[in-house]
Amino acid sequence: MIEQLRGRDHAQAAVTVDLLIYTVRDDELHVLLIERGHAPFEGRPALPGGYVRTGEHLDTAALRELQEETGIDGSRLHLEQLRTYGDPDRDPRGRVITVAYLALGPDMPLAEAGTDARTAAWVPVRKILDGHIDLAFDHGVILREGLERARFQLEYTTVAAAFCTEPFTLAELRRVYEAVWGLQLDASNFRRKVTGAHGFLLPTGEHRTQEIGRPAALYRRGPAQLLSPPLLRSSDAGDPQPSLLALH
Amino acid sequence: MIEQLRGRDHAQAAVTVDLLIYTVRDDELHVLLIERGHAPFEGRPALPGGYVRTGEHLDTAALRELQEETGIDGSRLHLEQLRTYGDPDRDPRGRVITVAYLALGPDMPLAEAGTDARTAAWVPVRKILDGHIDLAFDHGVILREGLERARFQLEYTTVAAAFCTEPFTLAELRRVYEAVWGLQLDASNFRRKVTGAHGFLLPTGEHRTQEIGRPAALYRRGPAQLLSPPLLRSSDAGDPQPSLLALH
DNA sequence: CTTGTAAAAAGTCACATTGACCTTAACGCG
DNA sequence: CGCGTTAAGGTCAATGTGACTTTTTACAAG
Repeated sequence: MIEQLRGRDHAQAAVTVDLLIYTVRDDELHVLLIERGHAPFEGRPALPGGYVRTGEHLDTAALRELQEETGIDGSRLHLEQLRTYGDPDRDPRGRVITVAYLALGPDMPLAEAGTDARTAAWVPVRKILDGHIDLAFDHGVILREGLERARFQLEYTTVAAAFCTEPFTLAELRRVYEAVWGLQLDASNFRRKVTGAHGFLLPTGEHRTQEIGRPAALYRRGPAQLLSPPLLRSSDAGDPQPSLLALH
Repeated sequence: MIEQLRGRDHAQAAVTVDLLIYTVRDDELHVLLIERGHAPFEGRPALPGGYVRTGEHLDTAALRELQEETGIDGSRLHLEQLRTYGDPDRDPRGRVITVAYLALGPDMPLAEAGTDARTAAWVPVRKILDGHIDLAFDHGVILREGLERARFQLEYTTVAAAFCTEPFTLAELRRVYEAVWGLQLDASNFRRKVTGAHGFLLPTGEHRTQEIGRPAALYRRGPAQLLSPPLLRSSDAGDPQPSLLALH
């Protein structure tokens, strides 16, 4: 069988999955990074990930690595395939093709050091974009492309709610948009749009009282996956012409 | 090196690229299919594609297979990665991971039978969706997911112009939208939107006279890749809630 | 009990965009 | 020239949007 496959000049490659896990902490977008325990790039920060096993589905491998490397239960996350990176020189050990996954989830505590999980930590995305942190392999590229994707998804889909722990308030949801897009939104107009989008939010009828101020109504995720009408960033601040990779 | 990679239970997989090539012919969306020349699925229609070579970039492999299997020069096409399919059972020969590419291009004649190209033919997408044609492997799934993607892209990006041969008229561009979306558009409102979208179209100043009627102005593709504002399908006819895979 | 403060929620309004429809323009043809 | 045909431009009511203001509802201090 293998003989049949490698008759010509067919690349046999190791296949890995890498996980780009975004969350919002303290009103700022964070990404989960691990510190590599061995060569290549030993000691360098990197995205969690690992080899796909024989007979294992790609999605299954992503969920398994998520559990093994970070201790996070993937069932609470929004998980989707981002893109596959196959540059023949991307891994010094040989031909390694990686399928990158984008995961969006609420802020969650990480397993303490000393457990099975390696040293995993939430890192502000801004620090990486500023160039203060240099990721292993081509993970910096993956991070940027995933960020573009996430920003687009917030406009046209309901994934923003995946960043929130249910039940959540409109203010919490709005802070997700503000953190991912990196801009301020008008609370009143935001409310009008998201509550008007069919199937986005389900009111629970309950309220949550904070320290001060009027109690906020609580919501759960609705059945819709696409936002209609979309919640467009006004006049697309930031990059005037973001990369197409985000939409694909 | 290889030893290092397969120390544990690491899948070593063959890597292929598959090409989903869409075009608009006679106001109808078509896809390019080949007939498989050997097992498995011998004689069955399939997407063109083939093995990635040692040391070859994925994108390069896609362009090479395009040339080898269909005789088409990829420089005229819009080419982007769609998704990677890695079900361990998707190929009876063993573990084969395929990176699917979505290509959009103008209608072009195919190389005649007898040349290097295998029997490649444009097939109306409708025939496949209706179940009259059954594709090899999981290519039917790839085709559907790519169609969803293309439909979305037309709303938010300028790729529709990739279906047209420059220079083109607004009527030609509108028929692209109508063919891909499968609905009729108001010519007047369509004109207002696409000509108003910044950087979408560049007027050449020239006109083309058809058999009858007023001559139509000719355009070329503008520099923009994203449509702002987007050209939304009104009330999203068809699927009330299309798959998220299209956007990713 | 009243008042202040903070946040949520609701309202206002000028303006832009949209969909549906109508009118005018520019050809070739008989 | 008038007609058929297609392109291009215009009209208008309805809807959506951004910027802004006002009202509601909690807690706490006096």
